[in-house]
Amino acid sequence: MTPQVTLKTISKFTGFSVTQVSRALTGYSDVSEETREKILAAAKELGYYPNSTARQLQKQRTDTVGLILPTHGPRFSDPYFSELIAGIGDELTSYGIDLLISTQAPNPDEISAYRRMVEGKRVDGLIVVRTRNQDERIKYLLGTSLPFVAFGRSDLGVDFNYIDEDGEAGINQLTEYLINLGHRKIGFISAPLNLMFANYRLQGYRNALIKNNIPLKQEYIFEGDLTRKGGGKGAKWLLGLSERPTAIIASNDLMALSVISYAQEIGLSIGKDLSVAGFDDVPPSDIFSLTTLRQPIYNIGRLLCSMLFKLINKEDLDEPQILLKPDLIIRNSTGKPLTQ
Amino acid sequence: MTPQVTLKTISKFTGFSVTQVSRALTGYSDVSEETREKILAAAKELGYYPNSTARQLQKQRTDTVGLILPTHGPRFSDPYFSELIAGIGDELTSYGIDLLISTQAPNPDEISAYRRMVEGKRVDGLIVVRTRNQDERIKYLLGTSLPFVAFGRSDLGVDFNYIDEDGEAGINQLTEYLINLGHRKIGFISAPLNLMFANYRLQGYRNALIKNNIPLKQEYIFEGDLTRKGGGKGAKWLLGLSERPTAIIASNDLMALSVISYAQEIGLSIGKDLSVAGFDDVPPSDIFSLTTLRQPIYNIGRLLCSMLFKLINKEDLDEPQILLKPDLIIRNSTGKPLTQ
DNA sequence: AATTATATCCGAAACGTTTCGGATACCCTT
DNA sequence: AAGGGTATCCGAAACGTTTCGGATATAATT
Repeated sequence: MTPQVTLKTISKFTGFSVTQVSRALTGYSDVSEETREKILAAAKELGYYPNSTARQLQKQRTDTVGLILPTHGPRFSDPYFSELIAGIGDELTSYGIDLLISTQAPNPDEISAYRRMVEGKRVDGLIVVRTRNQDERIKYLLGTSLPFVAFGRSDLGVDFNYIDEDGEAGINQLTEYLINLGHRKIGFISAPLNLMFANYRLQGYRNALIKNNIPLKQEYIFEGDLTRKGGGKGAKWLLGLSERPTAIIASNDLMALSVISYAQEIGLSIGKDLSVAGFDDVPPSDIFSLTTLRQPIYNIGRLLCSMLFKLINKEDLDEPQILLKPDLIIRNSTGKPLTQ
Repeated sequence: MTPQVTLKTISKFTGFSVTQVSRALTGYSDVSEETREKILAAAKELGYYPNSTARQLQKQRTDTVGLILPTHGPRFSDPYFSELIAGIGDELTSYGIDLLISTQAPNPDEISAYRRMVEGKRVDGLIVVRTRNQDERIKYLLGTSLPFVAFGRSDLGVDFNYIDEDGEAGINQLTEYLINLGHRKIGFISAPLNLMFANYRLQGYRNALIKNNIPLKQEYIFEGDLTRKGGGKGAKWLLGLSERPTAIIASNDLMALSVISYAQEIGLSIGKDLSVAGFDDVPPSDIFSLTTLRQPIYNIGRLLCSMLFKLINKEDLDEPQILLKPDLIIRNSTGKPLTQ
């Protein structure tokens, strides 16, 4: 390690006190133009860089925001997170704030990962993603005074700051669209129901059926796991029923793509024999011509950060809770059912 | 903010000195069983959590590793990075180390993002991804004493620690496979040639052709940008040539998928009229039955961290440079060319 | 009984920064 | 010439932790 150049180094070099050096470098008032220049020159010559740890300790502020990614083993390749991180990162960069990421499976240890960040004072704020029913993380954070924002709502009966997409309205619209095409037998592959968004989406499906007087069939609802494999299982189940659905809605694109894959395997023509729709509009979905609901994940990332930044600076939010309506993108994977 | 519980708080509470409290909590020898228990109990009761900033300052170690993602605006949804981050995160978590992420477009400001992390002493080590020709970041890091590992080689004529996939061997094998199927007119959609891996992959393509006495045609090589759009442009170019290729290799799956999409649009049957292959084997590629080269990105992430962790602890690496051979996954997007 | 070893403790300095509360010197009033 | 204002500076404390070098008391040794 090259010995670190500190304020003291510059102080000795220029003859001014550490105080004066600090002030000159941070642009404080109490320093004459002449000495400021001398000090700036010395700093440049010596290659001074402020030690951020020391600064953090003194200012009691880390200029860092935390994000704990809920991963489940090796396969966590939801393109979703790439885009979210890009959005978050870009926005934070514009504020000069860094992002501290930790991965953690949603198990009993999870909260201690949060505690480490929060109570160890590693971050000024936190972003919570993929909210769950009775979300422990949010309960915990509400008990601390650390600013946080969530991507997703929860059912705690307490107010907190979040952004969410209106999955219920989205799926509702999608389901109605399918019904209007003439579908009556519509299967639904859900996300794990402990995730909040899974419930909203399922609710949107239910409401649309009820409103159109189509009886709900429990066997038409399959709880998947958002992965490719889960989608495959759901497809197998639904397409193996004696009263096979003419349309399948999946809670995310990844699963929808699996449905397409499996359906093709067993010789069904997509958009004719079977309509398939998803949720997310991840990059490859357009190639499949998948009908889906688009949510602007990159922008949600940015928005989350701008909210959090305000909270950290104790500013008021004009919109403490934001609900975004996803866009229905109609492509060729859905069509009228064959007359039977 | 609830007032922070510090060592001093516990010190006052128990009557022992701050020194003793610190030692008791970090499991030092110089403290009797009795007082250790008292102190531990007090710490628990008061809800003590060590302030990591203060600890970092004292220990001159941050237990943090940095990663600067080269993003280019909103569309950066390479699933590639999700998986890499998951691998990195999971491995680091097992060491109790955090990941500090910053996004930064590859522009002249890029180096200052690195300087901030390095010279501000924010991290103990750094991971460099997507290495480039004459990579400025690596040049810079070599001049500092900070441990780092790279995902990818560079052409600096200097040794540094990296992991890379052997793109040359991979593409070589793929090209030979196409040649053996009978293809003679093979187009290549490259990645931007300032990226190191783009050159290796291109070289693999060239070598295979030369070895098999197939003349290189400059017009068969198109420099894409790894995005969906770039792939589409490449497809348009190659399939618009008077001597249209019978096979197209793309430098990544995203572009390959675009080729498939465009080819289908103009009525070509994939795997028959046109063979298409990619690189990466990202999640949706199997659905397209895309022939591709698979690299274990998640594991590369883990491996990078285990190397870096050793470097940080000043251990020797048994393998300072690792070259992984990608697996050729043959699917239905490639086949014999039609007899002409 | 004097000496040495051991166990347990603590004060103070250090990490590098910011900032509060003065101090000094100078100039301008009156 | 005495007073007050202003510009410029600095010492010292603080942020919360770790750790070096001793201090004290007790036990073991001769």
